[in-house]
Amino acid sequence: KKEEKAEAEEKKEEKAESEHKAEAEEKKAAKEEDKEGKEEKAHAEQEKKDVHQEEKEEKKETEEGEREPAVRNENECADEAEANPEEGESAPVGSEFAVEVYKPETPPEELPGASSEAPTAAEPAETPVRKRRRLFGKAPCSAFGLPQGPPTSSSSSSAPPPAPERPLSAGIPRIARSRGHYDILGIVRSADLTAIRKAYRRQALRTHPDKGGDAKDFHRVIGAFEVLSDRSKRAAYDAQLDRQDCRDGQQAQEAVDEPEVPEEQPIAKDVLAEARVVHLSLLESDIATWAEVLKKLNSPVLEALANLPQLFEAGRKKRGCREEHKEFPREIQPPEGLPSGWKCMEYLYHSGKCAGLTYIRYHSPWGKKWFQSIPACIKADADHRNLPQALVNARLAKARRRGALLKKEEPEPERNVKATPHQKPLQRGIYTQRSAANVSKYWVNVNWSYFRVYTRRTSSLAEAVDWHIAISHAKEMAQSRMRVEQSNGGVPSPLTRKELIDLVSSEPSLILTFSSNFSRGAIHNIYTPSTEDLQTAVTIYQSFHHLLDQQRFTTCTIREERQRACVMVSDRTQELADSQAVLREAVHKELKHRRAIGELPDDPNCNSPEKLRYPERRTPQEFAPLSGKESLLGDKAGDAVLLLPSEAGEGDKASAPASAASAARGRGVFGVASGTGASSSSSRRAIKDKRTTVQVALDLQDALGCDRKDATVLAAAARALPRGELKRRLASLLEADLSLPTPALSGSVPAMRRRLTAGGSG
DNA sequence: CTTGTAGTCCGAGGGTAAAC
DNA sequence: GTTTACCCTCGGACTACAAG
Repeated sequence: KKEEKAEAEEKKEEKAESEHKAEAEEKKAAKEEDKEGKEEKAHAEQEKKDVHQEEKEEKKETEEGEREPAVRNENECADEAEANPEEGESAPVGSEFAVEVYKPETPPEELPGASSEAPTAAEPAETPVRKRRRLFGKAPCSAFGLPQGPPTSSSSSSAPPPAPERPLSAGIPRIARSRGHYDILGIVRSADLTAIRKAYRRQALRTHPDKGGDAKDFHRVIGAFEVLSDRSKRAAYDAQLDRQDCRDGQQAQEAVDEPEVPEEQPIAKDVLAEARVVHLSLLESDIATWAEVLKKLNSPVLEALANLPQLFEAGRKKRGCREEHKEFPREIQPPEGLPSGWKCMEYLYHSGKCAGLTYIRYHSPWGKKWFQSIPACIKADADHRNLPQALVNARLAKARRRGALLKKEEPEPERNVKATPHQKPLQRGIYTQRSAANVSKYWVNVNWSYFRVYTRRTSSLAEAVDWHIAISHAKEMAQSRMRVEQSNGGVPSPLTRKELIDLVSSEPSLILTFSSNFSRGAIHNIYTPSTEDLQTAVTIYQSFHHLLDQQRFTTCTIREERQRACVMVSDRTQELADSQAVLREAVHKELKHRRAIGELPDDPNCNSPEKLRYPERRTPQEFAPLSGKESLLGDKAGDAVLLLPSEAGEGDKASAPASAASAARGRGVFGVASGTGASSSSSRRAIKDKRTTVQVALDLQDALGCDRKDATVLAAAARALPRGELKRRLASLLEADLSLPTPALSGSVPAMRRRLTAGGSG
């Protein structure tokens, strides 16, 4: 709406401009502002009204829920059940949540039967602690969301869905509240797992709020999938349906009528899957065997393996703008708000520490001068054309809306404001985070047996749904295995390597982070550091289990255990980073060899990452050709402290391994720093200092070709010098005979001189 | 005891505009 | 033409706590 409004404004502005009638413009602008103000006011009022309405409804619902046993008698309930067994949108507000229930843990024996009486009448009064959940739609009612009352022909799937209470923007009909899981997914009772997954994918994409659906419907779809995709839960649910002679799942519906949501299968998904599996396997195996394994790989897989770093880097910000292969200065698309006729030029820094980066200048049509900011351009443009102040103000306001000025004057109200249930719907399985620019990012979080698995963020909902399907499957597999293993004693692994490989094979774009969250006795929220390495996560999980099972744990012992875990994560991250670098070298070597013997075309991007990923995930410029300096594991492996010399690339410079940094950060009850009494900020500083020193050392090492230890010493000494002094000494080194502190360094002086005089990285 | 999830904190990256 | 300070967004890792 805002965009439309902005466009409309722009059109009006242009019109006004072409007329060159200052007075008329002034009036119009004033009118526009007035109108805009009115619209905003009306909009705000509408929102307020909506919120009030929802609050009212929920309050009413809650009150009714609380006083139900007292107020409603059995006849009323029976009447209601008979009159409106479907309980769709037209159902009374008070009954709205009474049927949207998901309670798979309840054993079937305890479920209420297929009585025509609404079970709410027998429910105990809701306690205050239960109120919150109830607002979200969990009510103490029959399990599995079965329809209340006897199934009638009207409750069958053949009946058209009830008319929505409020028309949805996308015109998507809402799912009837009381339909069973099969009907919600639109599948028949005999549907196999593949059909269930397909249906879940379709319905999830259809009902997600971001696709114009309703949050509650989406929630129901997730609930239905969770039950039907789990064999034991599904069996219990089917038994329940049989006992109640329910028609849920007797007819497939809607799916036939609706166009299938196109599968967003990446072209080379299988190739990527194989590459991920090989990657996982190689890292676990002996380095000496890598060359042999790589030789046996198909070329596409090998190339995918070489491109994996970009998958790991996905979503992570990189210092971009390096456009070495393009011509500068060049004209680029002018940003919104720049007056018409102005040019937006991009220039390249040729020297200095920003060399290679670009900057923007705006050029006026009369070609006198460039400007750096859009407001400056607007003002200059207005001066030049003698435009009325009102128009200038309108344009400035528009510029402010898109730029930082907005934040200075009108701080974003949405940030750091507690989201109430009214503002934010309950999330489940797939989580959404909307940025200030209204861009949604999705991620998946699944827990079982204290174990927690979560994904990176993705901008593709379809991808998130696929991830959710895959992780849910892995969860089910793991849980069944754990049940068997538990009976044998010991602490079973929450996820095995094989299960992880299966998971990654099915969804190769998955990058998972593992952590655990325990609670024992009076001590709650014992959390472990998170890691991307499964083996580390499992080891930590088991060590915590072991400690907690001893029953002799104290806050202190838990803290110590966590500290050990943090160190373990940090060490393992380093170890992996080293292995990754070696692997990357080996892969590149093999690729080079194949290109040399003509097995592969010379184009290094013939299997570009775009083909390996969801189309909308990333912009093409994010896929820069793989340079020799990129880290394979993203920032978790990218800490300069942890890098091999060849990894001291641009992208790695500032990124500490998140887990190690977090481990060092260690806030909270069981955090490392708070536990040991060490200041987390000082430890952070220490890490940062060390990193900077080592980074400088690596740069020096790269420039001089000297030993790392010497370079580190030199870097630390150099950093201690004032800037002016450093410059002076460097100049004198260049001019005079160089006498450097160690033989290793002095041996490399010619190289250093060459590089420095050539304006290189030295 | 187990799971779900809202909220906080932090650092990296990037845009903007003033200063050099 | 280049550097720098400042500010904001975003992703990620917790952290706390409520519900089941």
